[in-house]
Amino acid sequence: MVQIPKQPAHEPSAPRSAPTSADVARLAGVSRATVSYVLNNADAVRISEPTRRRVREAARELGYVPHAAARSLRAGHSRMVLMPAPSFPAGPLYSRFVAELQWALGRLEYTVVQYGTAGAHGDEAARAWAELRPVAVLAPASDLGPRGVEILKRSGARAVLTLGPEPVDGAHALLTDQEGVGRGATRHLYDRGRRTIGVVVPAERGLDVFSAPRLTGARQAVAGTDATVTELPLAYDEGDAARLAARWRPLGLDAVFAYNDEYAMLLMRALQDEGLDVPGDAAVIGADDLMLGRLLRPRLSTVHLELPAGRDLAALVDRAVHDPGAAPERHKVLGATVLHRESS
Amino acid sequence: MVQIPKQPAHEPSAPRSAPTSADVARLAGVSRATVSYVLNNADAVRISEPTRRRVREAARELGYVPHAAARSLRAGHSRMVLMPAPSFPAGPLYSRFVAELQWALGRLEYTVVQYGTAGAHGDEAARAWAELRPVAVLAPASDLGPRGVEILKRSGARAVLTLGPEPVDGAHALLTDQEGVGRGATRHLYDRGRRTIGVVVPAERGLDVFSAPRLTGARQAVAGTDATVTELPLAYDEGDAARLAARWRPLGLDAVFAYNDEYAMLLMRALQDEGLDVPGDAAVIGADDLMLGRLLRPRLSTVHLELPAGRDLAALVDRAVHDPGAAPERHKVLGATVLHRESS
DNA sequence: TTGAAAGCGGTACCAA
DNA sequence: TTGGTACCGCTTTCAA
Repeated sequence: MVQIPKQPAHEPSAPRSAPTSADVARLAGVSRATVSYVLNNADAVRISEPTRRRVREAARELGYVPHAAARSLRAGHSRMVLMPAPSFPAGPLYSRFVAELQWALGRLEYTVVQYGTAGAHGDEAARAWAELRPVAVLAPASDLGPRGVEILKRSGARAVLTLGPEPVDGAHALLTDQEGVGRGATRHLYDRGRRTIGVVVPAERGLDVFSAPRLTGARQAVAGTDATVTELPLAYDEGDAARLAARWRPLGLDAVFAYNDEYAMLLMRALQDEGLDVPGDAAVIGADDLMLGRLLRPRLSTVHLELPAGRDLAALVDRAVHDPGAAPERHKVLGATVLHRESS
Repeated sequence: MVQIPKQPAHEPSAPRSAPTSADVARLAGVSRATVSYVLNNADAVRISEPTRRRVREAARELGYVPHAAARSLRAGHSRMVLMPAPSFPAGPLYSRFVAELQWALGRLEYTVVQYGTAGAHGDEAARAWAELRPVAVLAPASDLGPRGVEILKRSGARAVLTLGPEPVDGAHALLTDQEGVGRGATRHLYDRGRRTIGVVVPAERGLDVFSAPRLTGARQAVAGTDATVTELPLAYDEGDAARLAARWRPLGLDAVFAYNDEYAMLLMRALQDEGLDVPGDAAVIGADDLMLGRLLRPRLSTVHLELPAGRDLAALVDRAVHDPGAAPERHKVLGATVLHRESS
């Protein structure tokens, strides 16, 4: 047992600085090289069992933790997959998706890091991410232009994937067909005989990335028909919903695609409070298939969205990392299925 | 304009390796030191304007991005604040909290990183975090024991803060009084004349961190009275809710604190479908004050929760970082207010 | 079986 | 005003 100089009793936990592999080596009476071999279970070199024991013991004793930056600096690469942390309040769909992906990438020995990009935009954000030298980056297409992709690749990222409705030059694309969501919902309303269709567009910032293409999809669905689509801005609060409901009759609408289930619930309640019958006077459909929509009366029709399984996406990332030269792939990753319940 | 060797046309974006400050220096015809001075706007040294220009131009030309690991290795510290990424599907409350905190810490020049700890537990997780040498760590108290705190501090973390009902030795504590939530909700039911009170405990994994103390608080609220508290396991799906509702009369309960608003909505709907009157046959109260609870009929009573403002918490982190020796502070950070609406 | 030493990319001190 | 250089912590040949 080696003697460790005791810290003063009143300050047990503020050592001058973190122990390094040199400290471990000193304490174990070996060289830093040996320490590295032992702690990394290097199989290229044979280290005697007693030595291994001494090294491990010393490391434990000192509370040694390797320095990731030093390691990856030396290695020339890391296993870090970087994603920007969402700037919008993430729904259950997205947070489940991220959690699953994290787990799956973890199984592949990657470390997922969600980077809190406080407002940095465009190439500036890409540069900030690139400073960490991640081996892969998965970001919303809206946060990353072709130049951003180039910056990341130049600084060593072996795979860049974007998530969004449009592909970005140079990056693998996970295509979330938001237009398809709007199209599906609106076609459903049309098929059920509705002809004057409102489309809710949230007033909240940050949601336009999703709401704009959904509106576009709605327009596509009625193009060339006798039906019309009317854009309905709506803030996520009861007052605004009530105001919109009060305007319902003058607007002359007979149906609404409410962006998602939350806005749909908000609006449906306001319409009902206004004395309107759902779906008689107004058919309502949301999106996201939240559990809560099933609990309303009438039950809320919705568009069920399916994000890819974490395992599959993790495998895709892994392949992309192993073959950085490959041509960018495009994958549709947003399965959209209309669920007709009672509100439409 | 300097000539750059062209990449082969079919491989435009896979340079052998990332440009370093040495590359920039070479291209600009200066030393690495000068590059560093210029790009960091070092005010201790005067660099001529033409030189600055040449350096900047070269950096732009090469798409140079500094290497964060190398920098922080040399500096001996980073500005990284690490938080574990939530393993449970985060609610709007928590994701708003994180987003706000990220923004506020960003203003203070910190970089927030959510680390995807795939399943690693206890000290193992702490060690993984410590490898990144974050300057501060903010983690759920449930993920971090006293030994974990010690590991982090030993490896250079200047501030460790935990979020949870109980403080952890050596770390600053942000005390989320979940017991108070259960106590408040249950006392409210008691005050409204209810005596046989059910408390929903989600069957889902990962939620017990919150649900256990809420149940405890409920028990505290009725201790020494003639009222009883009954634990009601409930999975988040309609079938299980229906089964529970069917057992309602035999259970002989007259009220329920349903863990949170989502479980409350689920259960309330099931109770109503069972022909029970809310609040007549069963008073229901949730927690979290989701917008959607206000839309139900009857309107859902709830416990409004208030997390601290991101700015305040960021300031606390900053203070803790600047004074690592200070005694651990304890702050109550979960304001809980009962909102009586119509369901109770 | 182990150790000495080079070097990853940047920074900052000291000279020139 | 600029350049040379030591060094941060770790890995990995190459020698011993």
